[in-house]
Amino acid sequence: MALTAARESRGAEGGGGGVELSRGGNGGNGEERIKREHMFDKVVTPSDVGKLNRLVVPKQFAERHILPRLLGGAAKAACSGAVLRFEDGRGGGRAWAFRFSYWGSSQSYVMTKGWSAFVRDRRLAAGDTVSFCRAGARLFIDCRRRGAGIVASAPMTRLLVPAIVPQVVTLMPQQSTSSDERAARGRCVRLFGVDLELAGAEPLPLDLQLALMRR
Amino acid sequence: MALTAARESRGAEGGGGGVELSRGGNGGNGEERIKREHMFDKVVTPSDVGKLNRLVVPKQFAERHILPRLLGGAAKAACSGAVLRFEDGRGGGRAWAFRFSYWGSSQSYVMTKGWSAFVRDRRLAAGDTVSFCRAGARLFIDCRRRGAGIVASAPMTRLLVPAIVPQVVTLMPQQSTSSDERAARGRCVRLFGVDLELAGAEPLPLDLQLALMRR
DNA sequence: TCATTTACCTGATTA
DNA sequence: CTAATCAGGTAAATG
Repeated sequence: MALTAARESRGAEGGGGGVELSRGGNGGNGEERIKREHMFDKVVTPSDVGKLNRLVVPKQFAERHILPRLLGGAAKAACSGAVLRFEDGRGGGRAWAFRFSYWGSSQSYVMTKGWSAFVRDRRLAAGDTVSFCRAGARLFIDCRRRGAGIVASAPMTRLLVPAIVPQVVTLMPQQSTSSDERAARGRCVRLFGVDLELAGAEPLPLDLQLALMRR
Repeated sequence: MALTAARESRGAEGGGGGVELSRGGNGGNGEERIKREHMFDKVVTPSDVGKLNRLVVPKQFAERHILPRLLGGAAKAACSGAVLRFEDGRGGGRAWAFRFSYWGSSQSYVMTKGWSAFVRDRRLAAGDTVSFCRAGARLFIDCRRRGAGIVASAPMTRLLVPAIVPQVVTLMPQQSTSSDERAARGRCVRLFGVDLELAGAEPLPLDLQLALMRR
């Protein structure tokens, strides 16, 4: 429980639709509370977290949630080069700025500059989900690990220790967690950003481990 | 002497600080003599001679030698787009125009438009040195093949001593050949702007050559 | 359409 | 360690 409480500031991770801000102690008036509305999620691809330094934003999401916020819904061209600022959904005051562009050659919307910093900082891996939401004029970004998993004899040279705990903590009973939650959770550990079930536990084949490790 | 005279037009190549133009026989009046001052050299990288069609001008060189000539040393931004005209250092009246720009995103100065023509014409290859000098208001460009060798343990990857030797080359016997191929000529080679006497002249070991080539 | 030019961006390396 | 630099890229604009 203590743990759960301590994790609260991250509680909004994965931002479900409508988590309230300022979820401090005061259950008081709802007036100055601003709802954090979910905009969209994307399960990131290997390219999204690879060396291309860009996140392809599904067109539907971009046109529905981002374009309207830019220049009053101006043309695609006008939106190229916009810089969007997203606060870290875990709180803490950190924020991320991403350049949002439209690549005409591929008719796709992308987050470019700034994206790779987020990927690194959050240890985002293919299969994880990145989640965007909004509270009034403020934008938020968060991510959650892909739930899945297998085992791990964890020979991880690059073990990203911090990543492990949050997930385990997530398994803790907690209130108000977002609904779009991760898959089955049971005993699991995380390896390279991938959650692994420990159930019947067989060692992960080395080649798979390596494949998972490659950024 | 005739040879020396023949070299005159190129004599200033690599321009030491203050090689005189029109250094005929007359020790006469120094009035119309204009010194050709060396500005800077750069050992070109594969990118500089590749398909990127641009020469990255080391910031130090740009700010010291080029910016002051533009707009009275105006701001970086103001210098973007300037076109600089460089006469061919070998003489012959040919000249090259390069667009000189500042790329704010990478904080680097570049020669763009016109540069690739020079690369092609002079068959510039990675490891060669391009040399810029000036005589009054006139700018000159020249290049020299990546030379082979040294004996010295040359720890100085950034040694800029063009002032020393250019004269040496000037002294070398040669007819007015097209010149740019004077790799090791006589017992003197030039390495990165520094001419080195090759007394017992042996080829530089390849690994040392490579090590030296890396900027 | 395709080749060239411009203007971006970033990671590795260095000071 | 941090910050600056620049070699090597990319996408977009241009013609």
